[in-house]
Amino acid sequence: MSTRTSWADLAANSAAENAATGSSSANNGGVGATSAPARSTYVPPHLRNRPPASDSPAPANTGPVTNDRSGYGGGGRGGGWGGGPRNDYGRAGYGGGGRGGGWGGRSGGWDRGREREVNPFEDDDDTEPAFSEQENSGINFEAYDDIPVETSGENVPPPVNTFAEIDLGDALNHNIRRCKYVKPTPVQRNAIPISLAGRDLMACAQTGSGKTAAFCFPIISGIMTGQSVQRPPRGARTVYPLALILSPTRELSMQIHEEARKFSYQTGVRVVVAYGGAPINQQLRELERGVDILVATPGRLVDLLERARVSLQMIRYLALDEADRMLDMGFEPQIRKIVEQMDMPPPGARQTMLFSATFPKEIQRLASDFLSNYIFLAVGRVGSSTDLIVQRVEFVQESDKRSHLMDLLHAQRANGAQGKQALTLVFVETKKGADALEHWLCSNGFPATTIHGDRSQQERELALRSFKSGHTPILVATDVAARGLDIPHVSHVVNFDLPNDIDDYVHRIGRTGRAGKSGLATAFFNENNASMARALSELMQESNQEVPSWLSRFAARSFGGGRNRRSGGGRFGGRDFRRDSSFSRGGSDYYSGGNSSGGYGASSGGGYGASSGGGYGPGVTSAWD
DNA sequence: AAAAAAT
Repeated sequence: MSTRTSWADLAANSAAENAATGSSSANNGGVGATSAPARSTYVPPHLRNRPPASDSPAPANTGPVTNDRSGYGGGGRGGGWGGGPRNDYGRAGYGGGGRGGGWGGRSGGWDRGREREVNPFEDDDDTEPAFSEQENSGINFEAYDDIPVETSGENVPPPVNTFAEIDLGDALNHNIRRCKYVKPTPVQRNAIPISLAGRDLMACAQTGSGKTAAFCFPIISGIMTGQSVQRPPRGARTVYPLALILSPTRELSMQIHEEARKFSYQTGVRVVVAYGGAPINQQLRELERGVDILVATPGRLVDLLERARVSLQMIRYLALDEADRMLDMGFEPQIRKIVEQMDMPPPGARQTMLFSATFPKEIQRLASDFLSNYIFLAVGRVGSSTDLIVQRVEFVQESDKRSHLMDLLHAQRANGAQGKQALTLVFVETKKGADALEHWLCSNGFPATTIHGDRSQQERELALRSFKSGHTPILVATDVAARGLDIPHVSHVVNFDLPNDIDDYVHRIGRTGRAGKSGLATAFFNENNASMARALSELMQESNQEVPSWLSRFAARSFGGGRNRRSGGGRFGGRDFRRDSSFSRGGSDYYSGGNSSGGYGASSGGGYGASSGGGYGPGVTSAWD
């Protein structure tokens, strides 16, 4: 074991030790069925730091522990997290000095604990050995300076410009540094203060905007600082997560889980993921070991709820990611069941964050039903249709697509791999088509793999790993991979088959040009895609791309199409519909409009606040143009 | 029309 790991072990073991000796007074429901002391027992964070009843709070804080290295918070100093700085919560702190108990010198139990918290940051090195650490951070912060942001709602907390301005606590701050996040992204700047203030949030933002951190940080921090809750023992095997994160696809759930684990490393907050296609027993075991934050796809969660293995009774935080996608996929009944018909606390009694790339009627309804006096936040499209991605459209007949793709791949190969693997993501329309193209590519000397819904979960995960590692630098995918997946180093997205929805196109090309690197998106267009011509050429114009004249002619000929022209126009996924007539009757300043802050404006001449009240009707140019 | 998601 490396010394690095030993820190984790130390923390985990002492936590387990604490559990065995310290928390007998509170039989929290999340604990496994047996109370045999030999079994490592999960202790929720709020109990974990309580000194053992019979022991003094472990003055043995003498080890080589220093706050800056451990990331484990305030140690025995008694300061740290206490209720002080976070008075907006008015909650009991995180036990301040109690943490010392965790480090206590009762070494007797150290070899007993099995709850070793695997260092999630070491995973990175294993799975992506080919790439330097620098590039693992995933987000380029400089690229976000000029991204427009709009907020509305009552008393919008002002955005922050640095993580330091937000008191997320030592442990979380340390993890932020480990992730090499130096500066919050626009969605983080705005969403984190909103959530920390306890407000519900409706956010229009794309993945790649730093959304995951935006909802994870407040959740983790909130769980750590929250008052202790006693999870009722409803059934020995029922667990009571405090936060629920729903996402549409299994891979996205896995990804959120991985990120959340990084953010919560050594905070004592436990994150568990549950999704279909994988053996449920292993997930059940993970759940039994305790769960604070549950990341899940709807189907598997409903299953778990029906088996009464999970109760939502203690949910304090609910986050729905890619909500529009979930509705597209027909998840609305399941989502409503989960949120409205099980035992989840109602809006207002929980804090809810709804993320969606677009804000159509169905999502607005969801927002009205799930959220309570929410704040609306719209962030301009990120990492897609910006100048970072060069979009090309080529006229290619169906029958020529394969050879054309071959030409592209050859050219790409000839241009030199620039030392690194150039990953190419090829989107096709159908699962069959994906298999066929993969096979064809492989037999023509291009190592490819494929990901789609007809493949087993194991195959999907293998394909993704193989692609990410550069082992098979070409991935043929259906729309399962279009949204949300953060695959670093994709330098080229090929829309072998164009989607029928411009939003899908935006999502697809957003798989490249990430982390501020330039990306190339090539689309094969022919008569079959005529309905997309208009939306496509508009989108390309919006993002300063050269629109081929033949495409403009197609656009001029076709009506509407590429359905889903942005409800709010411009570069946002939508606008706060409450500003529309019936809602804003109470006076224009009811929803205080604009983004209430001066703070954010500094970077952009006129100031971001300029939009105040106006909103973005269709055809209205944004204040930042 | 296709894709995804529980078994």
